[in-house]
Amino acid sequence: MTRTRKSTPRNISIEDVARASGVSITTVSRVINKAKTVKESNRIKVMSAVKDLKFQPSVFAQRLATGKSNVVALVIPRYEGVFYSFYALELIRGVGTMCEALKLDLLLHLTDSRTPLSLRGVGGIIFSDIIGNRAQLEDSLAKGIPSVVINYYVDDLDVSCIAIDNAGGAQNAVNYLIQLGHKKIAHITGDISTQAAAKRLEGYKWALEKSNIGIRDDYIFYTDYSRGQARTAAENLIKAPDPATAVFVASDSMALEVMAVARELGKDIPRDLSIVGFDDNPSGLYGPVGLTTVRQPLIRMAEESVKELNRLIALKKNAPKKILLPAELVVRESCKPFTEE
Amino acid sequence: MTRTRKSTPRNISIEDVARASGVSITTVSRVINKAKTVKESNRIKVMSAVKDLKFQPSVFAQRLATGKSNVVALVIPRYEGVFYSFYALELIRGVGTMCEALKLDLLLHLTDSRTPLSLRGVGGIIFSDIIGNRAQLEDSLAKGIPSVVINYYVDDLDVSCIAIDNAGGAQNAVNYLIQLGHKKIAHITGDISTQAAAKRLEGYKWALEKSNIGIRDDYIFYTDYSRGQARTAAENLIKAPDPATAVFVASDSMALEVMAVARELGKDIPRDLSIVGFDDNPSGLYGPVGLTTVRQPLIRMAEESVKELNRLIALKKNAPKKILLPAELVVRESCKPFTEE
DNA sequence: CTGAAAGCGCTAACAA
DNA sequence: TTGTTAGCGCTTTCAG
Repeated sequence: MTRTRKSTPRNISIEDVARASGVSITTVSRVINKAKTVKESNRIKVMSAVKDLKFQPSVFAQRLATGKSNVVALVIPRYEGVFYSFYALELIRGVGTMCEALKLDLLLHLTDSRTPLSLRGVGGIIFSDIIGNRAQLEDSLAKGIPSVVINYYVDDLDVSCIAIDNAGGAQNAVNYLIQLGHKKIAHITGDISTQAAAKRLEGYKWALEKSNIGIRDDYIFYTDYSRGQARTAAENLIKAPDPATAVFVASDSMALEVMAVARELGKDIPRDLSIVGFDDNPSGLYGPVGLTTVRQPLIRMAEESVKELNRLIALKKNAPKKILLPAELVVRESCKPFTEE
Repeated sequence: MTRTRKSTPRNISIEDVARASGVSITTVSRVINKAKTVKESNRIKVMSAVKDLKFQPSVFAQRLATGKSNVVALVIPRYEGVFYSFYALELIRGVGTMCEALKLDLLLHLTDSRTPLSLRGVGGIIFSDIIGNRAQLEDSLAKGIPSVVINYYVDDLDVSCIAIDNAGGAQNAVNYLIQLGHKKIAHITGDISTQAAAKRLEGYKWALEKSNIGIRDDYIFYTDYSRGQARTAAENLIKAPDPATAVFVASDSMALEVMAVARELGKDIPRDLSIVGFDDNPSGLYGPVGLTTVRQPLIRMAEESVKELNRLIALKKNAPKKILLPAELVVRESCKPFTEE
C-alpha cells in the first residue's frame, strides 16, 4: 500500500494477476487465451486470481498486440425511406444477436453515404444494402478489410453478398394470383432505386410474360415504399376505368394501406380485390383478413452475414461467396379465385 | 525497399509519417491532435505526408496510451415486445446520428439482460430503458463508467436519466377528451411492466380524478403493446354493455388497430368513438381520419442522451442530471365532442 | 511447461 | 517549438 496513487484508480492489469498468482505475465496470458500448455495447478491459481481481482483484459492492448480486431461494423444508410422499415429493425436485431453470440463487438454506423467511413480498427464490415454508398464499399475492399454486403446482390464486385431472391419471391406471388385465375394483375412497386423493389418488379413482369399475360403500364404504380404514396396508388388502382382484380404490393405495410383504402371505397377484400404483400410483417396478421404475403428470411440473412464475415476474417484472404436466400409465399386470406361476375 | 516483408503488409504508422516528413513522431502526434505548438511549416509537411501515406492513427494505440475511449455503448434489451416498436428504431437513429456527429463510436449491445455486459474499453454507456437489467446498470455505475439511462426515470439511483413525461402526456390526452365532454373514457394500456406504460396509466387516472370522474376498472384494458392484444381489448371495449365513448390508447400502433376493429364492427370514428393514441407514429397520418396522439420527442431524447453522456465523460466525475421532456398533444381528426344522442 | 524481453502504435512528461 | 524517452497492457518469439 505504499505505491503512489495515480489520480485515476489504475485498472487491474495482467501484471496484478501475475503477482497475485505467483507466476509470470506470460503464463497469465496463456491462461486467458486458453493455451493448453499450462500446468493445471498454475491454471487454477491464475483463474482464481482473475476472479478475485475481477480482471478483464484490456481489449485495446490485446488488439494493439495482435493486430486483430473483433469489431464488426454494420453500415446502414441513414436514408429515411429505407431506415424506417420493418427491414432495418430486423436486420439490426439479427446482426446484433449473432454478434453477441460470436462475442463480436457491433459498431453501428449510420452513414450519410458520402463521408468516407473511418474503418481503422474495424475487423470487418457489413454493408446493409448499398444505396449511394458504393464508394464506401469499394474503399473498404481496396483496403483489404473483410466485407460483406447484405440485402443487395452484387454482380460486378468481388465481394461476398447475401441477399433475398426478390425476383423469385415476386414470381411466386404473381404466379399464385395467376393460378387463382386472375389476368388483370397490378403491381405497386417500392422505391425503384432499391434493388429489392426493382427485382420485385422484374419478377412480376417475368411471371406475367411466362403466362402470356400482357404487361400493362397502367397496372404498374410506382411509389417510394411510403404509406402515403401507397394510398394514392391504391386509389388510382381502384378507381381506374378497367381496374385490376388482383394486386401484388411490394411491401406489407403498403399492402395494408391498400386494404384500408379499398374498404374505405366500399370494396371487400378479397371478394373485390385480391392482395399479396411482401415482407411477412407481423402487422399483416391482424385485421379482419390475414394478408397473404412473401416471407423473407431477414433474421437468417442478418445472421448469415455475420457468419460469412467471420469466415472471411478467419480466412485472411478474400474468397467471396454469393448467397441468394429463397423467399416463400405465405398464403392467408387476402386472395380468392377470380370469377366472372 | 530492402525491408523484410511481413506476411501482413504492415500498416503505416506514425513513424512512417515522421520519417516521410522529416520530423519526430512527437511532432506528428501533435499535428494529429491539433496541438497549436507546432510550426506552421512543419504542420504542413506532416499533413501532406499524412495525406500521401493515407495514414490513419490506430485507435487502439491511442486508447491504450491515453486510457480514454470514445466508444459509447447503447444497451437495448433484446426483449421482443419492446424492441419491435417504433420507439426502438427512433432511438437507435437518434443516438446513431448524434454519435456520428460527435465522432463517437457506437457500440450496440442487444442484451438478454442477465449476462453481465463486457464494458471493458467502453467510454460510456446509454441504457435504453432498464427492464430487468438494473443489475447491469448498477454494475457499470459501481465501476465508475459514465452512464445515462434513457426513457426511464430513475428515482433511486445516482445516475443521469432522460425520459419523457409519460404521465403528463397521458393527462394531456385525457384532459382533452374531458374537455370535449366525454365522461366514459377508457384506457388501453401497454406492457405495464414498462415504466412508460405504467406512467401513462397513472396520468390517465390522475386526469379523471382531477375532474371528479370515477375510475372504472372495466374501462381499463391491459395489453402487452401488441396489435393482437389491442384487437381483443378493442372488441371487449366496443361490445361492452355500457361502452365508453372515448378511449386513450397507450400506443399509436394499438390505436390504429382499435380504429380498424371499430370500423369492422360498423362503428364510425370519431362519431361513435373518440380515440387518442401515444407516440406520434407516422402511420397515424394515413388512413381516412388522422389519429390524434401524444408526441414524444424521441429523437431529441436520444440525442440529448449522447450529449449528456459526453458531458459526464468530460467532467470525469459523476454529477447526474435528471431530465424530463414534455410530451405534447397533437390534435388530428380522431376525436369529436361528446353529445347525448 | 515457463519466463524474459521485444515489440504493437501512440501519448505525455521532461528536456533541450 | 521540438525531440527523447518512458510507458499504456498485452502477445509472442525464443531460451530455458
